[in-house]
Amino acid sequence: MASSARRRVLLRDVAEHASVSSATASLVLGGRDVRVSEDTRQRILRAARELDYRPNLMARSLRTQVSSTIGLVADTIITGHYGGDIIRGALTASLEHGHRLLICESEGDPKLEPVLVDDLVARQVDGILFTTASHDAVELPASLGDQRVVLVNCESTPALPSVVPDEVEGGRAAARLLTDAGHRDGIVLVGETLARKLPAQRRLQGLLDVLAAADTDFADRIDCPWWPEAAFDALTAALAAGLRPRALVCLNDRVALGAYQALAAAGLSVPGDVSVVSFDDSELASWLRPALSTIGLPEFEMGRTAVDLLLGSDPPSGVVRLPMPVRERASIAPPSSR
Amino acid sequence: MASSARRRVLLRDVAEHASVSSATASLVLGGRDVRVSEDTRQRILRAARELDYRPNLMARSLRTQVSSTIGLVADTIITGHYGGDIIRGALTASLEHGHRLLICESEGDPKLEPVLVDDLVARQVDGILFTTASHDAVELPASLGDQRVVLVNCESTPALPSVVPDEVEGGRAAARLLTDAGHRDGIVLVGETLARKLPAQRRLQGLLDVLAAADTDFADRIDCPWWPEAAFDALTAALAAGLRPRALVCLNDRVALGAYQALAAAGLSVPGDVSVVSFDDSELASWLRPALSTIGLPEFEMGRTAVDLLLGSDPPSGVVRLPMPVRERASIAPPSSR
DNA sequence: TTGAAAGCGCTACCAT
DNA sequence: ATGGTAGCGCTTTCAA
Repeated sequence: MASSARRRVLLRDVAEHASVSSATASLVLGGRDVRVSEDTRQRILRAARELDYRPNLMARSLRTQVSSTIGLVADTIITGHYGGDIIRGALTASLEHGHRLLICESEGDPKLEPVLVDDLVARQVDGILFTTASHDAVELPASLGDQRVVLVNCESTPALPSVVPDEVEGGRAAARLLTDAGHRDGIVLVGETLARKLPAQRRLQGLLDVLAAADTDFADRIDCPWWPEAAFDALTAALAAGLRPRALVCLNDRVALGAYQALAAAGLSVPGDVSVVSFDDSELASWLRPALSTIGLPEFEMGRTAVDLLLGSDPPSGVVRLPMPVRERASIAPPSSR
Repeated sequence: MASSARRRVLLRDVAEHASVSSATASLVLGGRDVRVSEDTRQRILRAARELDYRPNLMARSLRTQVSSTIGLVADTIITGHYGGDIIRGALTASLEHGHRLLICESEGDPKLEPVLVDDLVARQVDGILFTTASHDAVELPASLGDQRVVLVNCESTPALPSVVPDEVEGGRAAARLLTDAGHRDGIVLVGETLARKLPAQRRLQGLLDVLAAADTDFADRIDCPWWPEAAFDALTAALAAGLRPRALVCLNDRVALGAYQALAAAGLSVPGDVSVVSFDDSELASWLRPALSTIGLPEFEMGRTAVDLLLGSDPPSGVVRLPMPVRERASIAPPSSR
């Protein structure tokens, strides 16, 4: 409606149009409309509507010292499926809080991190979310200073508030899926468990917990990077060397994909000959045949929770461990009676 | 170093510390340091460093009417792998331009779109990127008004500046992969080609171009949604009905996954019995065995190009079609001499 | 119940 | 070469 050449309409214009001061106009348009007569209130509202007034949020922020913006710095989380749902969760929660997300990627460049953080601070964000694609321990840029910050999918020492998956309990759940189906023998772990990899260590701990409680243990462990090809190669070699697993615990879905391929190549069926359980619940898990039973990453909830914490009234603290959802599908069966 | 309880240091403080006016301080700290003596310049720089001065970008923006922020509204692009690289491309380019990205997701809710756009405008973004997960024609919220905007992976009428994949040429490339390998007979298309789906129509057009030029055509077309399970079911049924394809053109990688599974179930090998070519170049493509030859989506470049256009000196116009990269892997072989 | 005026922290104009 | 000062568009005392 409004001619596009016209200059932006200001609060002052609305006030003038309604024959009030801009102070009063600000009051009612800001929703803090105590102490103003119903009549003037309506006049102002109507004027704003007629002129199609849009407040300049920068000006407001400068005055109020609140930007209703939160900064999110990720290492490389938006790539390759991982982490995308963290952002969606954060986006959803931000929207509910009336905030917007300023997103940066450091591309894993440690030089870039403080630069990005500085810039966000300069832009007056109300808080910062710091997140990584894979659950990890991180060094934080000193420039984070006394900003309000919560870590997502990573942890730091000294401990800053953070939200991560409850990997230990996830590990337990995975093992339970197998033991509940009756598995005790020939359970083999696929995927390396490096000491510095938090998810590996914790999933393993949970797995061993439950296995031990069922009076058993892994029959074998196959060490390989968490990728399909590496898992295929390693498992194929192990199979060729005579390994005859009854159940596989894959440390993520990519590994499970490689395992499926190796099993198929060796003429072994899932779950008839070998049961498979995994972690992550990526899209892949539901696409595989048979569909993969897997312990999911609560990414969406992590993003959402982090924002709630960041924007909550009491300053966040401690590490919040979110439950990993159990997705039972078709890759687990009782051990065959061979 | 600085005590965290101290109030933020202002330009005024730096100026005072260096015994100059804030006008002069602004000049040198803003990098527009003509007309100022080297001596004072150094004094100001040192003062800023000592006090750890960080300019308040909101204040600057309010004054200069430039926020160095660009808004990106997506439907649901950050989910499920698709579209993530568009954002990474946009992020990278924004960084180079000294801009930051304000990201929103409308979750496909048409009610939300104008709200988000309005909010971005209110936040004084320098421009808006409008993008969708799947290449499509879109209605734009009227509130986009006279904002500077470029569409990514979608198109509108009347045509706004937009950047999309060159699907027709991509279709040609896919067909060429097959004809170059010697295929003429038993080429079948897998995946539905709805009239309103831009990528389907255009890929098909390119495919038919090249096939016709090679004096052939699809031997059959299998209509199914672009998902693994649907493709598996449809192809399995076709195979059971006696179809004996020599080559498959799958309209995306998910369909190709379903096709691989159906082929394997029917005892057919790739590429020995059947060659397969696909579109998208998702991670999946390189994980499949044999690795899938596929025509990639230039997502990263789309994001990057869109930002360059948006921030370029001359106002963007027209639709830019970016080449789809050809990823030759191991799923295509000459037709077997059966 | 309302309005005048003083800022938020910065940049840009016009003096000197 | 430098400084005083007037805004950017809003909110928030404080006085009327």
